[in-house]
Amino acid sequence: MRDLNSNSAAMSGDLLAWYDVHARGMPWRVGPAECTAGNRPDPYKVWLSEVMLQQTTVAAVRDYFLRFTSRWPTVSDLAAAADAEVMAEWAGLGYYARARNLLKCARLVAVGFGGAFPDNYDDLLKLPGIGPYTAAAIASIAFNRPETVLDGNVERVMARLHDIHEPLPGVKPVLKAHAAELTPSLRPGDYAQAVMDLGATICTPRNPACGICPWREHCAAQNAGTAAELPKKTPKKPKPTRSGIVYLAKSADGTWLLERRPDKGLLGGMLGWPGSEWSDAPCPNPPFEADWQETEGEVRHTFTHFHLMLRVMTAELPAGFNQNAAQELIPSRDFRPSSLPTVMRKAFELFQGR
DNA sequence: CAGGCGTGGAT
DNA sequence: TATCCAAGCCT
Repeated sequence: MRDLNSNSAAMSGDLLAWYDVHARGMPWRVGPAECTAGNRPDPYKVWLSEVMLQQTTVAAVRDYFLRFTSRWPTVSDLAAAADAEVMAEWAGLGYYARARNLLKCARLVAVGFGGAFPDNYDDLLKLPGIGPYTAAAIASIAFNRPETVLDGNVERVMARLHDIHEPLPGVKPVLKAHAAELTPSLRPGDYAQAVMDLGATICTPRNPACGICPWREHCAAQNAGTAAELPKKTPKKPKPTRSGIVYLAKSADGTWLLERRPDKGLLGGMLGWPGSEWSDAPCPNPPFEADWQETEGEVRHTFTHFHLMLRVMTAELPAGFNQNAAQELIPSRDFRPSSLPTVMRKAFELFQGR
């Protein structure tokens, strides 16, 4: 194995050559050939895709990205959209704070910066929903600045390249330093995408394809036979199971009762069914007195930090029901289950299929 | 700074 | 079925 420090320029060159051939095509990407020809990607699309991709797979993001850019082609279009429309379009993608911050950020950029995103790491980092990773990704990919992206892919690649056995997240600064050492001043945007593509397609969490890796001759873990067990991570706490109840009510003339959830907390800002708290001790508290019927079966859903068992109660919504400020009465023809977060959509589907 | 915050696919 | 994990951010 060669000395990594004196070899970083050659290594990034090897990776870029690999990327020129193997770059994955994505709707928000400008391929390496066009990029070299001077065509930069649209910062709006880079930003939007990067926010959607936070902790989310490429496969899940693709359709959402196409719908968003079709409906709101520029950051100013998005900034002018109603909150409820954007939340509904985001429904199902998860981590709904991203959508709220997306709108905040779009309005800041549209109103404060005349529709132009900041073109450097420090200013991008100040915007809501943009952290160290996303700021580096936008600065490098959209503006060709030599910033270093450090996502889960890059962490894994660096941990293996240097055979680092200390666990994440503690060892993150070390990995960041190694990643920075390899970042080239030429084509940093392509390099950022290349190193993530490497992690996503070759240097994968399980069964890494070391035999065809452009960095195999430089990889300490490949040399030591430890690649597949890296990176180490501190063990996670087990998820508790909580339970709750949702109340689905439709009036005789076909109007559903839904409720806008507060911005803070789980599923914040999203529409959902009225219901109990989700805790270890469920205490049913229906939105009105009625002969509530329990739907057979239950919804099982897993969030980031707990499992949920959800009972689904139904009743007819009385005529002239007086809703509170958070509640909305939605006629059947306007009701789209796809505009609900997945757990709420599951409750509706259990009721539909009863 | 450790925990809150979604979802679906792979194993 | 249970667990892991995917282009993290915010508090």
